[in-house]
Amino acid sequence: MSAERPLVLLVEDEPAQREILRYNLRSEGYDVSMAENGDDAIVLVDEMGPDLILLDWMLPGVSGIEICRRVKSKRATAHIPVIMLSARSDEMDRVRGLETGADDYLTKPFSVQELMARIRTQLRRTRPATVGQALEFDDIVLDGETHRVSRGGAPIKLGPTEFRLLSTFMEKPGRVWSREQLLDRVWGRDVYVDTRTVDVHVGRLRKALCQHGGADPVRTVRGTGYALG
Amino acid sequence: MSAERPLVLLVEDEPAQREILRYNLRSEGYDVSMAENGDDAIVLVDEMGPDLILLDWMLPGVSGIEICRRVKSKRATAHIPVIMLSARSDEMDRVRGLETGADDYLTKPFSVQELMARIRTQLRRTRPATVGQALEFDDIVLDGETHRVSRGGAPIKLGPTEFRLLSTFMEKPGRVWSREQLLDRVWGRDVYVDTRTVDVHVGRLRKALCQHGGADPVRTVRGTGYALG
DNA sequence: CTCCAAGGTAACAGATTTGTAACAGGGGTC
DNA sequence: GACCCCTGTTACAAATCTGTTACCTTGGAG
Repeated sequence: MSAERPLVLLVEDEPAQREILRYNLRSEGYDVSMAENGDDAIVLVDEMGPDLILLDWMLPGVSGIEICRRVKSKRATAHIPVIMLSARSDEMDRVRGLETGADDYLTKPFSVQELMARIRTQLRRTRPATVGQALEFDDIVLDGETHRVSRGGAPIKLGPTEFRLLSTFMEKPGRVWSREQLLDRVWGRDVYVDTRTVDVHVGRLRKALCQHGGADPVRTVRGTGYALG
Repeated sequence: MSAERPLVLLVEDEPAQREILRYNLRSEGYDVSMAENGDDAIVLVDEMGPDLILLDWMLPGVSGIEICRRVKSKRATAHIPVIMLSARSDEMDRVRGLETGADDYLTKPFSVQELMARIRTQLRRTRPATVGQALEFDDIVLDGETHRVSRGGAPIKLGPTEFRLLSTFMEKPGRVWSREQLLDRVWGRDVYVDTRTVDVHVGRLRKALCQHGGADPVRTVRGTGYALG
C-alpha cells in the first residue's frame, strides 16, 4: 500500500485521454494503474489499494458516480481521495459530484498543470502513513490509525518495518507471501535489498509477537515464503 | 472565533453580489461579516478571526490574491480556508490561485448551490471539533472557545501553534498524524516549512504539558509521525 | 543416516530518525 | 527605540532501526 511513489488509479474509457494522463502522471512521479470501466475499477481499488483515484464521470457500465459512492461507502477504501473528471459543466452535477463524496472535481477540458496541482493537494491532505481500520487475527490486533499492535491485550512494540510486515500479513491472513512479494510491499518497489533480509525481519517480528509467550503465529513455508496463521 | 455558527468573511466590492451572497450565506446558517476592499478585509481577518474567507479576485486597492497571500503567510491566520471568486476563467489563474494558497477557486458565474457545497467541504476539512465544546483527554482539557488549556486543573500556557497542534491531536486521540498532515492542518496548506519544524513544536508542546510533572501524553511513532496517547 | 540447501538468528557497523538547545528574525507593545 | 514573545532553522547528540554477514539448526531427499 504505497511505500514511496503514490499509486494513482486512473479510470477512463477513452484510450487517448488515458495515455495522456498516464504519461503525465508517470512523469510527475506516480505509479499508475488503469481501468477502462467501472467493474475493473472496483476490483482494482480493492486489489491495489491506490492512494488516489482519478475517475471519469461517464463510463461504460457502472458510472463514475456509482464507483465513487461505493469506494466512499466502504470502510477500507473510504479514505482514498477521489477526483472526478467530467465533460459536463452542468452545475447540478458539480454539486452532486462533491456531495457524493468526491474530494475534488474538474471539468474537461482542464489543464494537466491544474490537475497535478489538485492531485498534490489531495495526496498531501489524505495520505496517512498506514491506512485502514483495525485488523485482527487470533489474539493479535493491529490498528492502522493509531499504529498500535497488541496481543491478548498486551501492547507490542514494533519497528516500522516489522509493523508494515505484520500489516501485510494481516491484510490477508493465511496467504503465503514470497520474499520477493514482501520486499515489494513492505520495502517498496525497486529497492535493492537482499532477500535474506526478509528472514531477519520475520525473525524480529516473531520475537516481538512471542515476547509474552504464546504460539508463533507466523508460518514458514519452506521453499516459498511466509504466511500468517 | 466561531462559537456555534461558522463566521464567513465576505470580501466583495460589488454591492449587488455582496447582498446576494450575504443573504444566501445567512440562510445557510452562517454568520457573515463583510469587507468591500482589501484593507478592510485584512483588518477584519485579524479582528474577527473568521472560519472561512470568500475572496473576490478583483478588488479596489489590495488585490484578492495579495490578501490571500497575506492571510496564508501569517501563522495566526494561515489555517483559515480561503475560497477565491473570480471572473477570470483563465486556467493559469486558477492554478496560480491555488498555488498562492487559496483552498478552492470558483469562476463566475457560479451557482450559489455550488458555492455552498464548496464552503461545506472546506469547513468540514478545517473546522475541528474544538469549536464550542471543550475537548478532553486524560487529565488534559482544551477549550476551543476560550483558548484555554489545563492539565489536572492547572492552567497550561501555550503559543498559538502549540495550541492548534494540541487541538488537532485532541480531535482524534490516538490517531497518528504524519508531519505533512500536521503541517497541513496546523500551519495551513502550501506553507513552505521544514518538516523538522513539526518536531520542534511537538517538543515545545511536550515541555509545556509536562511542566508540572505527569507523563508525556504525546507519542512518537518512529518513521511516521506523532499521536496523542 | 548423511548431506545439503533452506531457514533462524546473534552480532555488528552503519544509517536514519528524533530530541533539543541555541540562534536569528519578525511583529507587536510600550 | 528597547523589549518581549513566538517562529523556523540549524546543528549536534542520542536513540533506534537496518541490512549484512557468519554461523547454527532444521528438514527431507536419497
